[in-house]
This record gives sequence, structure tokens and C-alpha cells, in this order.
Amino acid sequence: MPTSSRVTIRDVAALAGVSHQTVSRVINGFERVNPETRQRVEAAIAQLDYRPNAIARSMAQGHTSTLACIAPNLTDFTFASIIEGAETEARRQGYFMITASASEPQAFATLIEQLVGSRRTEGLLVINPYIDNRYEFLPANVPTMLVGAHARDLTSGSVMVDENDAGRMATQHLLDLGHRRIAHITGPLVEDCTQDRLSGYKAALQAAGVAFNPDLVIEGDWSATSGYQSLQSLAEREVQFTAVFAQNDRMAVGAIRALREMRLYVPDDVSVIGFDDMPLASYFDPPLTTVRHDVFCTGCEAMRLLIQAFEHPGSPPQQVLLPAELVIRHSTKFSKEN
Amino acid sequence: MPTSSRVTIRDVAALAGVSHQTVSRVINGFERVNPETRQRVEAAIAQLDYRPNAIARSMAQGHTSTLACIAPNLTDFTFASIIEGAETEARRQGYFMITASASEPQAFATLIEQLVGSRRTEGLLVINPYIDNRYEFLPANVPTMLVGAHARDLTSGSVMVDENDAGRMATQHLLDLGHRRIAHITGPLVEDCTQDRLSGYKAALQAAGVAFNPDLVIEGDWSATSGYQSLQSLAEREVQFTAVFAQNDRMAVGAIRALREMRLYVPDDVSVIGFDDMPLASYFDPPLTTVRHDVFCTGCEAMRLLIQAFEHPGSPPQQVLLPAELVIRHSTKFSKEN
DNA sequence: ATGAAAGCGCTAACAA
DNA sequence: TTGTTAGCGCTTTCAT
Repeated sequence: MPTSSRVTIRDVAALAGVSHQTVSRVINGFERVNPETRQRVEAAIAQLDYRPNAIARSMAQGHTSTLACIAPNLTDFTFASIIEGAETEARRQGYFMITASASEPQAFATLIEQLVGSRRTEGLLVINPYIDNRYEFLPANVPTMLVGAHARDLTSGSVMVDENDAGRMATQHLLDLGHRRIAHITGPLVEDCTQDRLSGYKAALQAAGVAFNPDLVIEGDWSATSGYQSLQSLAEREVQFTAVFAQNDRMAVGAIRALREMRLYVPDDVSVIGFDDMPLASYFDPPLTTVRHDVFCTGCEAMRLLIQAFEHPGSPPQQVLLPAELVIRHSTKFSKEN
Repeated sequence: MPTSSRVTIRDVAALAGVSHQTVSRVINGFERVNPETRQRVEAAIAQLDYRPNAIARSMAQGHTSTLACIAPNLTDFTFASIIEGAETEARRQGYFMITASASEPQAFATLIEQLVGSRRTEGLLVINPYIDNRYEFLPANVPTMLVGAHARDLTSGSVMVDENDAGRMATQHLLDLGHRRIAHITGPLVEDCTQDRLSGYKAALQAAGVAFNPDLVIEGDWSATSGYQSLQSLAEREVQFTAVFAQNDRMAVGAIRALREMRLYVPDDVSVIGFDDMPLASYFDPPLTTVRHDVFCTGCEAMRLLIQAFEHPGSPPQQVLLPAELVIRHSTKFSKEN
């Protein structure tokens, strides 16, 4: 069995005693081929270990069967899971996926230009498109799905968690435990998911008849350090609270660290709820109560819609909201004030 | 400015009043082009917003400028970091990278076949190639770099941490603190890095004149759960130890959880050292002493060598060992027995 | 049901 | 320095 794949359709044709076109028909599963001819061709393909050249096929067909996924980075657990979901779905449907990270808008712009300008890819999956205004560089002429943000004019749609409901759910959990002064550490305010979670927080407070206090809200940047610093800032301003809702688990962990340094124990003195249910969330001290969402599934769904948008141009933009669920562990507890 | 990129080299040629070949020369930065002609061509390119079609170029040149990276999954922090490093280096050198995960050998084989058989990619970066015998499916006719394992015959080389030295270093740290009975939770024994770290462990013991005790060694599977279970197994067998060296941080965290349930406190009763310095390692309780290695850099280096292997066929296989460093936090302490 | 011809957009080789 | 001619390996059209 020859190991080289430099065998072409013509070699197969010659061996089978047919035209190269007939070989093409067999490869592509065309119906109108004489069964006997088909067999001869298939035998020749097997004998020569022929495999079609994807590039030549792309050239002739005018499309590449390749999609791209761009994230601010590849190591954030939620991004990585989205990518894994997207890649799995892409391959399930016969596409390959180029993965790339762009940490800042200029790199993002260059990347888009290379990917789309060269017609290397049929569509784009963009994770977190609203940090540092990078959405300004989104292309208009290529199917584009957004993950973790709402769709804008020129996109084919978006997939995100029902952030509003998730934020409401987290806050409600703390309210149910009797907490009334709930500090809220958000992500960067420019991101859609931050705003939506904040809306959910406000909605839950309002429904419970608790006045919204802006002093309790602090903007973080998703890092554990920012969670830590947010708590310090609260303490410096002598803001009173009995619970903390952090918009991700890393900030929650940072907050817990800061609280401990202030000799405040979680959950006895202060309750803390996170968001994401990151790996090992249950291994922190205390095991983290959090909001779980299926981020692998988010990636699958986004890719599914991207492929749909590519294969059926002109179909209306899709906006998908995925559900989240509360995971109660040991970082939240009844308020002592009750 | 036309937004469509369906403009071809011939359109540019027509507008500039030259042959398409001259346009090709300008695009490719060929020297021997009359400066004035060049300017006319560049003006035409700008006017038509022409961008070369990467697929056509691949077709004509016979190569794709695309590499592939395959990992068991995309969410493991070390894999994700390697991928990020590899992708960054690839793009820096003008290549794109297809990323894919294959959780089991059959999926791996299929993936390789699709990627390589179709001649879609110039080379392969394979992360953790020795789990479940997937290395059997490595292709012989394409440059292949291994990450996290030693190179075998048919590969172009490998990049990994100096695992032996790292294992020795971790063990030595515990020995320096006076520990003599050091439990060792390994990764799967089929993996090279597991074996090397184990060798380092043995070497350090031997150098310190401490007899190797096989009862102290337990095979884990990298998961926190396996770290937890390993400790339980040790306890059930009533094996005595004052310190634990876990081959990754997740297992270390699991071990700490198990110890706590046995009312043994880290580091007062038992010291624990991990491996990897995963994100938030410093946020666990207690903050984890561990062995840090630059995993992004590992990815960069592997990609650099892969591209080298592709661009200079016939050059000898490279074997790179990267250094690791000890990070001392609060999960290790002097042995009480001293 | 099969084959011949043309062409996808580019580069390589040769000619002028 | 520039243009012409051939392809890269495949699919698409149009004959047969």
C-alpha cells in the first residue's frame, strides 16, 4: 500500500480504465454510475490508496469547509470549553476549525483580515466580541456568530446564557437565605453578559422589595485579584453587606481570600456566590455555591447556527439563550441578621 | 471600495495594464519589477481592494500554510496553554493552525486520516501522544512533533519539561524539610512524563539515602478525584507518610481534601506538593507549593520546531527539554518528626 | 452512463 | 523587466 498521497484522480482513472470524471462521480457518491464501473473505480482507489486532495476540491468548488473561532485567549476555561464544543460540532458536520486568539483589537483586526480576506474560512465564531471595541472589526461579508454577547446588525446571530435570569437566580438564592445587603462584583461593564447579570441582580432585588444601592456594586475584570481588590474597596468605604454575588468564580475566590484576611468567614459571616462552576469550584474552601451553565453546549450551538447561516444564506439571524442552574455548595448560608 | 473579494489577479492586471504574472510578482515581493509598474499595480490592488486567494495559492504552490494541533481535550489548562503558545508561534510565522481534540484513539485515527489524507495540513503537533496507545496512528509521511512525551522513531522530535529534574526537585524540597516517608501520586504510568517524574522522585530519594518504598507510590489519572482516592487507599492500607508529592495540582488538591477528612491538616500534619502551578493554585487552602513550568513556551517551542521540520526536511529530530522551577507556598512545612 | 473540455485563481518555467 | 504558456487536482458543463 503506497503511503504517499500524491496519487491523483487521473491515476485512479487510468488504472480503472475510465475517465477521471467518472472517478470524481464515484468519490462524490453520484447515483448515475454503472455499479460495475463503480466497483472497478473503488478497487483502483483502494489499490492506489487514493484520497481526494481537499485543496483542489476547495479550489474547484469555491469553498473551503473551514471555519474559524476567535477568542481573547485560549486558556480561560469558559473560552476553552466553547471552543471544544464548537470544534466538535464543526467536525461532526464535516468542517475543520481554525482556532486563534487575539488579545487586543489590533491583533483581532489583523487576524480577521488574514482569515477572511484570503477566503480561507467560510465563517467566524467570535467569543466575547465586546471587549475593547473589537466588534468594530467584524466583517460584513462573512457569516459571523457571536458567543457571549448579543447579536448586532451585521452578524448572523448570537448564543449566550440567559444571563439576566442567571443573575436573578443567584441573587434570589441570597435573598431566600435572608440576605438584604448583597454586594455585587461585576465583570467589565462593557460586556453584555455583565450588564445582563447586573439587570438580573436588580430585578431580583426589586421583586423582593429591596432598594438597589449602587455603593454595593463594583466593577471587576474577571480575575481573582479583582475580586480581592473589590472586597478591599468595599471595606475601605465601610460599606455594610452580608453576602457577595460575584459574576464569576475566580472573583468569588478572590473575594473569599480578602474576607478571610479581614477575619470574616465564609459562609458564617458572609455568604459568597460565584458564577460558571469552574473546575475544582467544589475544591475551594469552602466549596463554592455558584451558577452553572453548559459552556460546551454553548459552543456546539453557536457552531451549529454558524454552519446553518453559511449553508443557508439569507436566513434570519438567530438569537439563542441557554439556561443556567444554581449549584448550592457551602459558601452560602442563612443570614445571621434574621 | 468594493467589499467583495471576488476580485482576481487578472482584474488587477487589466486595470493596471500589465499581465497577471506581473501582478503575481508584485504580490510576492519579487525584486525584478520596474518601480513604476509596481506602483501602477499597487494602485490597482488598492483600488479594487484585491486580496490574494489563499486556496488558489495553495493549489499552485502545493502547500497549505496550515498546521494542525491535536490534544486529548481543549479544556485542560496545560493543553490549552500549549495550544495558545503553538498558535501564537504559528501565526507569527505566517501559518494558520487547525485545532482539534480527540478523546479516544479511534477518533484520533480518523482525525489524522482526514487531516493528513486530504493534504490539508503540513504538519502535526500532537499533545500527549501516549495515552491509550494513540501514537500507533501517527502518520509516517508528515512532520510530527510530540508535546509532553519523548520522540519515537517516526517523529520529527519532541518538546517536554525536564520532568526527571522537576520530579527530583519536588522530592528534594520535601527531603530538605526533613520528610523521609513521601507518598507519591503519579499520573497514568503509560505516559512518559509520569515515568520521568517518578524517576526523579526515586533519584532524589536515593541521593538522600532513603530507601524507595513501592507502597508509597499510587497511580492516579490526573483528576482531583483520583488524588482523593489515592489518599484513601494509602490510609486503608495504613501506609505511614508525612508528605505527599502529587504529579499535578488537581490531584494535590484532591489529596488535601482527603487528608482534611481524616483530620490531618496541611501543612502541619502532612506536607503536600503539586505540579504545574495551575491558575488559582495560590488560592487554594492552603496555597499550593508546586513545580511551575512555562507551558505557553512549550507550545511555542514545539511549533517552532515543527515549522523547522517542515521547512527543512531531513534535518535531524529535535528533542527539547524545558526547565521547571519550584514555587514554595504554604502546603509544605518542616516535618514534625525532626 | 460516460467522456471531453473548460476553468477555479494562482505560480512556475520559459521566452522575449 | 515583462509576457506567454502550462499546469496544480479537482468539479462543472456540455456532449455523446
